[in-house]
Amino acid sequence: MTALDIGVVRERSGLPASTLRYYEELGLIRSIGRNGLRRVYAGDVMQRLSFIALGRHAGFSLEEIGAMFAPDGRLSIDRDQLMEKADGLDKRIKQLTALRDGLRHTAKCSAPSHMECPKFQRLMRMAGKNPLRGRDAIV
Amino acid sequence: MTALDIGVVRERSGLPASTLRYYEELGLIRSIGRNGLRRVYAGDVMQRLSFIALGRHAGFSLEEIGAMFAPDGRLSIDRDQLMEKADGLDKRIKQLTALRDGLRHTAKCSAPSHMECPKFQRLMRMAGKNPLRGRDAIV
DNA sequence: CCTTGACTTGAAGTCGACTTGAACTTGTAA
DNA sequence: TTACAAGTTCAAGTCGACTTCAAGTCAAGG
Repeated sequence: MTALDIGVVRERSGLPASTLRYYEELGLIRSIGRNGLRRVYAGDVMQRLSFIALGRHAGFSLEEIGAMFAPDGRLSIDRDQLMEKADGLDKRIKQLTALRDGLRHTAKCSAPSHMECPKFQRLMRMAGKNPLRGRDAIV
Repeated sequence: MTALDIGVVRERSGLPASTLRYYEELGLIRSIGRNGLRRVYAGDVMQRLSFIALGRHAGFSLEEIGAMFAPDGRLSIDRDQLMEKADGLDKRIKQLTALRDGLRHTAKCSAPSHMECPKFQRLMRMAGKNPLRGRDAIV
């Protein structure tokens, strides 16, 4: 668990320094000192960044992710929260699967225009019933 | 295909008038006249709105969706584009499935802390390898 | 005839996750 | 020892999809 210069973290994680600073500002990672001006991060930073990436993939906001770290730096995710998220993903997976199959069908469908394909119409009707609002989580 | 007052469209679609005006401004729907001040939309507007909702669910931006309407108002989606999107969805579905299973396992896992669960670690490693950038399409 | 509520306009604001800009500092290589 | 790449700060900007605001208009009901 040796300390890591920000340059090293940038390189290993692929994230720009600006993002690392931003995450630090939000309290998602913490720097343990400086090397001259440069931030030096604690050795667990790579693990934390992976965790953040994972959280983002699962559809959590940075704020939510931040709340999963206990003050001592360990994880404190409640298992119910995970199950809830998993159930949410499950729903979304089903939606996406229907969508994927619908699109595939539509692409091959012999109807002269997509609008005339009954399956496509069904898809549209489904979508119309729950419009996505704003930048709404797509997951 | 009778004309529809914006109030009726708002009601049937569940979208606020502001959204309808916004969509019109972007050229996604067109009003065919006025009733006093009020916009009156062409009869196909509900279908168009459904299509827009479908496109959004599939992860297209409003701009991309706009490009799918030919100038005459008919759809002109190229079937390859649909297949491409379907393939994209497929990938995303696989990711989400792995994620869902991982979360479910983690929730039930007997490891004292999530970080100690090997499956969880594997998930993190996967996520770490392709961080989500910005407001990146989650789909 | 008058009120009212749902529309109208154009401009500005919001939200999340960053990025960019301007001005400055520093460890390291030449 | 001097140049330089890569950091630093703080404030402001960006992007997409809308929403909100202030001020005005109008069709329909009482």
